[in-house]
Amino acid sequence: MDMERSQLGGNDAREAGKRDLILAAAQHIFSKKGFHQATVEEVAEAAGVGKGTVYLYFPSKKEILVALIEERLRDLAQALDARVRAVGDGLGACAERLRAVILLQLEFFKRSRDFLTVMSGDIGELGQELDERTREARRAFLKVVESVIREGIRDGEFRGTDSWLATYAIEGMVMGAALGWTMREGLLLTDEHVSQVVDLCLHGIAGEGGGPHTCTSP
Amino acid sequence: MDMERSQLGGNDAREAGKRDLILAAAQHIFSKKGFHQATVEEVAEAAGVGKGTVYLYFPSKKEILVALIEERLRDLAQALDARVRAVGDGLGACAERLRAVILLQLEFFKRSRDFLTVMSGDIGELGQELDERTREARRAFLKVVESVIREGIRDGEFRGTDSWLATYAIEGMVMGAALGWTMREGLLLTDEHVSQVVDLCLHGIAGEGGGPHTCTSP
Amino acid sequence: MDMERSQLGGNDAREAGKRDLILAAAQHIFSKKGFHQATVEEVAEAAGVGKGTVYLYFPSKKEILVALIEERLRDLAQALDARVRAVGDGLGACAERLRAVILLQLEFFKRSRDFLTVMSGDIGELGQELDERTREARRAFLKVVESVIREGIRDGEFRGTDSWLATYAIEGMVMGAALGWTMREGLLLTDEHVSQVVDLCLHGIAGEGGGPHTCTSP
Amino acid sequence: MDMERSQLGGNDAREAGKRDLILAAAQHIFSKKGFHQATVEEVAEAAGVGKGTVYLYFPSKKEILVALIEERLRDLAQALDARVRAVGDGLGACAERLRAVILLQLEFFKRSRDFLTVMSGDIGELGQELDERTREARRAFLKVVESVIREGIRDGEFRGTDSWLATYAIEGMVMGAALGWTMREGLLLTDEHVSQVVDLCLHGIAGEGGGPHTCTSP
DNA sequence: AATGAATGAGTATTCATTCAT
DNA sequence: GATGAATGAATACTCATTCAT
Repeated sequence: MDMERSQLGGNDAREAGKRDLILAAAQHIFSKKGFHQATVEEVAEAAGVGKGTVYLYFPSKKEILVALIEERLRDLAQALDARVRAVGDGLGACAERLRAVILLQLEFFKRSRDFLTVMSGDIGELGQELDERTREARRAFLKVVESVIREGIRDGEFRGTDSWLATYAIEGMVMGAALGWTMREGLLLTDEHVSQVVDLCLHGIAGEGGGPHTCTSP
Repeated sequence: MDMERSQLGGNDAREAGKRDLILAAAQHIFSKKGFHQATVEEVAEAAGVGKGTVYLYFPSKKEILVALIEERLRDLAQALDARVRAVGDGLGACAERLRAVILLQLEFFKRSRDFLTVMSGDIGELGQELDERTREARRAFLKVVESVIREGIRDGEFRGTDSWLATYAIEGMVMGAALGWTMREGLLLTDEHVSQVVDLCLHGIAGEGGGPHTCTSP
Repeated sequence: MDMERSQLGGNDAREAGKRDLILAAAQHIFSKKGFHQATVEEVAEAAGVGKGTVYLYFPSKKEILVALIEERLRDLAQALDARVRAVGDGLGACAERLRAVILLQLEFFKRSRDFLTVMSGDIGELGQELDERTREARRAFLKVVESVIREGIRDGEFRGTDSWLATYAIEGMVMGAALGWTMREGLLLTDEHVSQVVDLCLHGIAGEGGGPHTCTSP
Repeated sequence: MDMERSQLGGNDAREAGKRDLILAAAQHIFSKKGFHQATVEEVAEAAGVGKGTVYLYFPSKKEILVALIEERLRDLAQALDARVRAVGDGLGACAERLRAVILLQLEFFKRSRDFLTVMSGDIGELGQELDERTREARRAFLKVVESVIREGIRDGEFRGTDSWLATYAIEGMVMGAALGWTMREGLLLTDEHVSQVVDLCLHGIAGEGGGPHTCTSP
């Protein structure tokens, strides 16, 4: 028993990140069938491990989802943070940073459509307590975006809105665009579409001089 | 609203729309505990009816959710459509219509925060086929928004983007703002916040003369 | 309400034996779907009455089955008894009586295949107490057959076996032939087959002079 | 029989045929309470396993019954076939074979009264499709009996009747005798009774020279 | 009497979790 | 560590029965 795998040699996918294998499998399965429809056995099978092994790495099915969200969002937040810091401090830096934030997210969701699906669909199914933990993870992630916006407002580059409200709105826009487009086209946005989202975010839908309320300068 | 039945003046909740009672109860329970955590018995109890009665009106638990989403979205779409049509055809009509669309939705979600929660959380838990039906309902709803945007683009009032992409983005923005704010503050947006969302939508986050790409007029 | 029926005039199927209508409907439905698969509502519908009406005539679903079996078997026993008595007392009278018993039963089951099915399939599904009552009905019915056999033995016409054992065996033979043939052919026995069953019953399968134990008379 | 597992000498009931344990428990419970009154939990408890374990071996409660009938009838048919083949080919061989068939069946039902009860009562409660599968099993079983009768007819040992009709009749007689006697006495037939059934089957109820239609030889 | 809307007891089935190997 | 056979808690759904009309 255990022949099939051990013949592959020692340090294959076994020691090196069985936990990650399980997370990746869970992300895939959860996105396809939804958290509750997915069974631990399916996840285990997709990860190439036994059902019991899952419980060596995660105390419960819910914790798989929580860990999945926490880790992915943490990674994304770090990547975002790094990208934001890479932008200089000159004129228009804030817009540039926001552009980077949007771009990176769309790229991330493009690569990881499954995670987008999990995020948008399965969080609500966690109980109150566990949801609290993902909420915290999401808050940490949003903090990166919010700080970009807050600084933009402070520097006068961005409109003087409530920074958290703007953060929610912009994040919603990004997720909505990614999700809607995914649902519709089956594949994620092209560069052209990414640019349009960035533009929408920065300048709104109203044409440059068009809207009755915009740029009514002499 | 609720004309058909309430005019009967039924002695209690019996004659007057048991089906609606169940839907309302389901909306509440689903939003509190999530679709899967909620039991049919809880829903029945919250509706003040017996468990079996639920099955007189809905063939399955899933169908309650589907009906809930379909009906609420249909109502919202109709209200949106009416409001949009109420706006005249003059200059800036499209922006005005979009403003109405956003405003009405935020008001709707303000009144019906539970439905917002259900929408954002539970849909993913439906199986493929049933999800298809809510997808159709959502598409029908989005069509109203999209037509406003498409006409705005045609009339030159709105930027020449992909109208569906813009629709997804703007809807995401509205939902994101409503959801984020709800999560954060426990209560929905003030009029001031609503205005900010409308502005964000129409003109973006970049300040009027601020962004490097905006209003570079003399 | 109640228009559809009352327009037919007063003494249609309503007063005259709604109870019998229900029994007949139950017999049909029970035979098609089995006692447990059949719902009271189906029976009511097939009887052309409301569900509640069934409970005006029978205290429970089980009692419908019990009544069905009791009444049908009582009728059959009476018919059997009458036919048996109609046979004279001369030589071979007992064989003649047995022939009549078998013949009548096969004719009865031919007319009422549904009842045969109910008898053979649904009795086992009654609980202990109710089954007791049908057992009594069946015993009363078998008593008629047994008395024919007992008298035949007493008169020397029949072999000196245990009369009840013979009764069970012969009844089993009759039911087996009827049931087997029904299952196989979809229709009940022809006159030729009836004769064969009677012969089998009276003289066995062994040929007249054939079997090693039979008619070894000089 | 039962070689595959019993050679393992498992410490307890675990290794050695949990599936068989469940089948045996089901046979007992089904016969006592009827298929529908019996709960899966009762069966599991009687088998000494957990409720979920039952579903590791059978996909549904109905399949337990189907498997039970199929396997028992298959075993019985095989035993019958072996016994029949053990009879030589001389004069009266067919009668001898039929005697063996009847004898073996009565012995089988004597040992396994529960199965007799299940057979006679619960089959009708299966739905159409599943019943079809037991019907096939029963047909296979009856085929053994029918071939004995058909050969007897061909060899002139048996009366020239329809062989299937005779099969149904004789099987009905055997089952009727077994069932009737069981119901009445609580225990199955004595050797004396078995002989009587065999005689009844071979030579009928009419006395050797007695019946008006029999052996009217000079 | 006749009805059928309302009810809730009863159960087959699933699946997260455990633990002996 | 790794496994998967065994488990039983949890629940959607059915349907016999009741009762207000």
